[in-house]
Amino acid sequence: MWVFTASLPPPEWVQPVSDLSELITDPKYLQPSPWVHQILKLLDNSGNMEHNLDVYCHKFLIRLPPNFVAFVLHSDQLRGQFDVALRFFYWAANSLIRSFGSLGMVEELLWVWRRMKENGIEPSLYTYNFLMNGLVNLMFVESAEQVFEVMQGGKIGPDVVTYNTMIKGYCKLGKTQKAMQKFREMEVRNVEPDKVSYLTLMQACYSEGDFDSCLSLYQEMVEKELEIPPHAYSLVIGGLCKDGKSVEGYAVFENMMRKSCKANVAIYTALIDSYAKSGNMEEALRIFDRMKSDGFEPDEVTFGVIVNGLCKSGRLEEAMEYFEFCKLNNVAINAVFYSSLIDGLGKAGRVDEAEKLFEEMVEKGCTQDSYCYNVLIDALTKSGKIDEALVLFKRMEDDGCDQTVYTYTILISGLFREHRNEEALKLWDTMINKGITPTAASFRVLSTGLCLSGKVVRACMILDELAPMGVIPENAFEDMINVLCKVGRIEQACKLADGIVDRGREIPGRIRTVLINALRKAGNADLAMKLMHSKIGIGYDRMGSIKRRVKFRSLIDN
DNA sequence: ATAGGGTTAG
Repeated sequence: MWVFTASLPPPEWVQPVSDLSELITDPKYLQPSPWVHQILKLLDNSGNMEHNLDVYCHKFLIRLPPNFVAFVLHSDQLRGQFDVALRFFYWAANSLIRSFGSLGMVEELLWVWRRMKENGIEPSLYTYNFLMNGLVNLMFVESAEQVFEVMQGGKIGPDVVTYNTMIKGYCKLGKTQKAMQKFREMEVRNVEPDKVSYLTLMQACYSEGDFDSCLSLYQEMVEKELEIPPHAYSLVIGGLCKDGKSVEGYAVFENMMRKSCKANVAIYTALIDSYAKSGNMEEALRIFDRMKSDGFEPDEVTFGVIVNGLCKSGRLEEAMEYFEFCKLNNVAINAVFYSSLIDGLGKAGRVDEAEKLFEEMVEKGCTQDSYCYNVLIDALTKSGKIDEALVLFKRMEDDGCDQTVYTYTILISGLFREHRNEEALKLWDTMINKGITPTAASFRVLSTGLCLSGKVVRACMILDELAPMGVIPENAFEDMINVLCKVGRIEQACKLADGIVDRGREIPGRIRTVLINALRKAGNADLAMKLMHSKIGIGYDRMGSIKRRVKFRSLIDN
């Protein structure tokens, strides 16, 4: 008797619930329902109380809110009946641990766990699993790992749910590799993975952009004839679509329909977008129609995809029509519509209209985000209005809109085009000083500008500064050699090639190939031929035994 | 138990 009195739940668990009817009608505790009465009734029926509670709760999928448990323990019905209260607490402990786990209330969770231990309540498989789930939800994955090990060493071994919870934990930490290991360990331990195991892993792979693994997990599910939940299809189709494999995505979609699995708006939208991006706008529109005839209502994302697709394929008038349709039909208009349309107009040279749309956003109370600024700035720089673009750049800052690496890239490119090289360089420095990480694209723009103004060395120096920042632009040298060859600065291209090889930055053979291809592409077939049939770049000079490569420079040394 | 679809630079 004293045991229970001593470990009564802390009073703060009991929110001011003055009478039972309030508890019953509180939406937090389900709809006004007979289950609370029923449970209280079961408490009187002390003979088979636990069993009856189990059956009742299981049958109606009832999860006891902690407040309710506390309430019952403090209730008049149990006053003086400590044995019943204690038995009820034993029985409810699992439920409590589960609730506190998913609510992220670690103190309370451990309180219950300790009371169980103190009172000699043996944890069941469910208790362990709920505890694991609580710990994982609270991101205490290492603690969950320890519980897992205790289980493996004890008489209650981990089951599918335990494994799934552990896998979920690793996935939450981004340790997909470890999650995969745990998953494979299941087979060894003769625990059959279920659809939750697969789905958890697929979700993690999808989020990492590893669509291939996502797909092979799906295929494994098919082979094992597991039931495939709709979300698995979403992930597989979404992944294929993002990979540009619209046809494959569509095939999986048809598979899904054949199995009469219910599709959803997101899947249709992903397919429409994928077809639009692969340049097949007609097919995209066909799926759009099919979606509607299948009884799905396109939303602002679907319309956004359609508008963007039409803009990208130069069908601006149709895009504007859809845009107007959305405005008239209460489809939420957002900045994505505007950025697509402004970009479309800008690329078509209709800058005035683009500017008008940009201003319209203010009227409509739509925030001008960095995408919208960027596309308009791009449109302005490309139509010779770089100073207007710079004004917008300033306005962005005043508006508190993030200037991104895209913004800088667009402007740097524009300034170089106008031969305002110093300003371009200054902008690059500003970007670095603001802590914005450059990308391969941004360096490409910078190095092209510098190479064309004869500052190849400067470009190489800046490239060297990028490595410590963890930025390694792909094909940086290749791009620069290409640019130089294209404008006929063969001598500088060769000097650059020698510099790269001398400093051991690249394998001589690769640079040789790059230079040959660059010369060919630039229409200088003769020099390309000459380089190909010589030992320049890889061979040794006429002294033979002296290990010195023949300089690329000698190519033009006639 | 939960998430899954769209916009910008070279």
